[in-house]
Amino acid sequence: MSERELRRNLSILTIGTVRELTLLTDRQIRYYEQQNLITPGRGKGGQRRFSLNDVDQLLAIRDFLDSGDSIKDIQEIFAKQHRKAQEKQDSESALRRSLQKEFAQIGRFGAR
Amino acid sequence: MSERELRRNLSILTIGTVRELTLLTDRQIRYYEQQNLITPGRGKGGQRRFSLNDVDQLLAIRDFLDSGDSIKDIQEIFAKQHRKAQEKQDSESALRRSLQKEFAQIGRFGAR
DNA sequence: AATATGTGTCAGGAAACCTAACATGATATT
DNA sequence: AATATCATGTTAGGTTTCCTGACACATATT
Repeated sequence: MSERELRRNLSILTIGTVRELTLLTDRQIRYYEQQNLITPGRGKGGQRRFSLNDVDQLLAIRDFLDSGDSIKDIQEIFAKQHRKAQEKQDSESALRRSLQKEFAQIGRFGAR
Repeated sequence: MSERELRRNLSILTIGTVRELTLLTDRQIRYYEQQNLITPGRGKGGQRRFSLNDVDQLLAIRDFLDSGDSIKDIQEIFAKQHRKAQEKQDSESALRRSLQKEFAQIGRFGAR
């Protein structure tokens, strides 16, 4: 994962600011967590800590609900997205591996 | 100001996460605010809200103090930085203005 | 009509944050 | 050496935010 993605995944926001950033109520935010649409971290005392990605996710949820999708629909949408991201990552690491082999060959015969 | 700079200036962090991100105590953070080294916003109930820029600033303060600078030194350093940033912005907007004039001339005589 | 869904609301309690004040070790000034 | 300043620790009392769990309710689905 890139530096940038790591930063976007840092759990740094409390539910209060997330509420302000998303215009959702905390009831809604907690409910969506309960439905496994987001999985915020927890601070020492047990308080939720959200990442910027969580905020994006919540905004997406809001849009999906507004346009008539149900929570279950959104769960499937997210599951599909996750599978695609996984496939992409898999194919990229496969590519990396095959490139490594290729370079290893070059190294063996052609180097210096 | 760019979109990116705006985002970096959003007041979204509570003192708790800032404490974790900077490894400072809240006593220190509040003291530096009192010394006008940072000026976090305030939430509805009066609680401090920090931006990512504030965090950067606090990390810088920590480094300066570690290397022997006093708070007053840091105040002057920041004041100098601020002056420079201001000058830069001034000269840039002056440049923009003069370019605009130039294009206006071209427009007057050379266009279509 | 009965059930499921998504959200509102309330209660009681815990955690986080606030300000103000006093304490203290280290360094600077007199 | 005595005193003052600086940066931070600590404590106290009060306010705000967040927590979970429960019940209520309007709307959609069966």
